[in-house]
Amino acid sequence: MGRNREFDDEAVLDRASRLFWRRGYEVVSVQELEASTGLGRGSLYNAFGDKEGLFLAALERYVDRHGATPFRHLAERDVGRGIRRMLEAIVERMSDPANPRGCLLTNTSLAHGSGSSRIDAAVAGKVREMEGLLEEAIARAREEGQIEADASPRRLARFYGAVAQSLGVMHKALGNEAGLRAIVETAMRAWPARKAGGAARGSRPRRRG
Amino acid sequence: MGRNREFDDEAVLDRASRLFWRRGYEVVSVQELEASTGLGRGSLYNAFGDKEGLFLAALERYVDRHGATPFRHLAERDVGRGIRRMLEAIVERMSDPANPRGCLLTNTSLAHGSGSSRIDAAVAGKVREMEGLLEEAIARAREEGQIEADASPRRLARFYGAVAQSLGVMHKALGNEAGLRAIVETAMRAWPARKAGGAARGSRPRRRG
DNA sequence: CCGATTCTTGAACGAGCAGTCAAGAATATT
DNA sequence: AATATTCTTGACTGCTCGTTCAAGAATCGG
Repeated sequence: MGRNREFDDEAVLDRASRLFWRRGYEVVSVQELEASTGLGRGSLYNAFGDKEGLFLAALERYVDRHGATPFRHLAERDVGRGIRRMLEAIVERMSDPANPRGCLLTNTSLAHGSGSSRIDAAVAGKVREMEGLLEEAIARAREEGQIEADASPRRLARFYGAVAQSLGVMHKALGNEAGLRAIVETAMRAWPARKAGGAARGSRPRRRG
Repeated sequence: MGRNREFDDEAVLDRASRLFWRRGYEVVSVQELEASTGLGRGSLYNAFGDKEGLFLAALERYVDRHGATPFRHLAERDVGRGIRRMLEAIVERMSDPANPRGCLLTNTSLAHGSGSSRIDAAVAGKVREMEGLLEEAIARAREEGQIEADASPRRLARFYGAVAQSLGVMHKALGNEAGLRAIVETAMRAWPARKAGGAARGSRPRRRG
C-alpha cells in the first residue's frame, strides 16, 4: 500500500557516497545531496532519516563497492603475494582519476568534528574488520610455514593495515601516485618470508589442470 | 603610535593551534576561537586578517613547537637509529593524552573542504619540507656506507615519511597507541642496513672523551 | 594635553546550514 | 471508485556561521 519510490536506493547511495568521499561528511550540504542524487529534501529525509543516516547507508555501500575489493587478494595461496596484490590494487584504484582521492573510511575517521559517535563507531568497526581479514590471512601464512614461525600476525596486520591506510593518506595529501608504489615496494621488505631453504608447500604454486 | 596589544601573539597562536589541532579548521568556529584565546572578535580579525590567516599563523607555530621536533633525531650519526628515534618520538608525543590526537599537518591535509588553496599549499609545503629532511639524512647514510649502495634515498624517504604520517592516522583512527610501536618495529625491518661484514665507519659509534 | 593612530568591544548583517511540515501525487486494499 | 498509506515537492523555520563596522579605550608624537 502507498506510493512507490521513484528512485533506486543503491544508485542514490552510490551518488551520495561519491560526494561524501570527495568532499567529506561535514562539508557536504543537504542541498548538494539533493542536486547529486536528484531527490528532493523530503525524499531523502523520508528514506534515510537524516544526514547522518544517509551517510551511514552510503558508507555501507562504499565498503561493498570499493573499500573491500582490494582485500579479496588476501585469499591467494601465497599470502605475501596476496598482500602485495592488495596494496597494488589500492594504488591502482587511487590512480584512477575518476575516483575521488583517498579512502572514504580513512578520510572520515580523520575528519574532525564528525562529532557523531555513530559515525565514528561505524568507521572504526569497518577498519577493524579489514585488519581482522589481514590478521587471519597472516595467521594462515604462519601455519603454512610461509613466514618465520616467531612472526606476530597481529603486529604484521597492524603494520600492513597502516600501510594500506597511509596509501590513501599520501595520495590525498601529496596527489602524486608515483610515491605510492615506492611505499608498497618498501613495505614488502618487512614481510618475514621464510627462506626458500625449507621448500615449504605452497611455494611456486602451480594450477592443476 | 597607537594603542598597544594586550595579548601575546605566540600565546594566542598556541591556543588557536591546539584548537585547530583538536577539532580541525572547518569545524572550529570563530566563537570558539574567541573563547579559547580570550580575544574579542575584532582583535582576532585585526591581528590576523581572517580565520584563514589565523590558521596559517597557528600552523607555523605548531610546526615550530610540535611538528618538527621529532625530526631533530635525524641528525644522529647512525641514520637508521635516528629514524627509529624519530618514529618513537612521534609515538611518544601521541601517547601524551594532553595532546590532541594525530598531527595538525596530516589532519589538515586530509580534511575535506579546507577549500582554501593557501592552506593546502602551506600544508603541502611543510610536509615536503619534512620529507626533504628525511631524504637528506638517508642520502648521507648511503654516502657513509650505512646502507646498501643501491638503496634509493627518495624511495626510503617516501616510505618513512608515509610511516610517520600513518602513525598519526592510526592513532587518531584507532585511538590506542599499542599498535603504533608495532608499526615502528615492523617499518624498521625495511631499513636496508648494510651487513656488519663491511665494518663500515659509523657502525657502533663511540663518543670520544 | 591634544590629535592621530591603533587596538578592543560587542552588536549587527547576510548567507548558508540541517531539519520540518503541509499539501499534492501516486499506489494498494477494500 | 473510495480510502488509507506512502512518497514527492518546495517553501519555511530557527540557528550558526564568518565577517563587518561604529564607537569607546589606550597609547604615542608634538
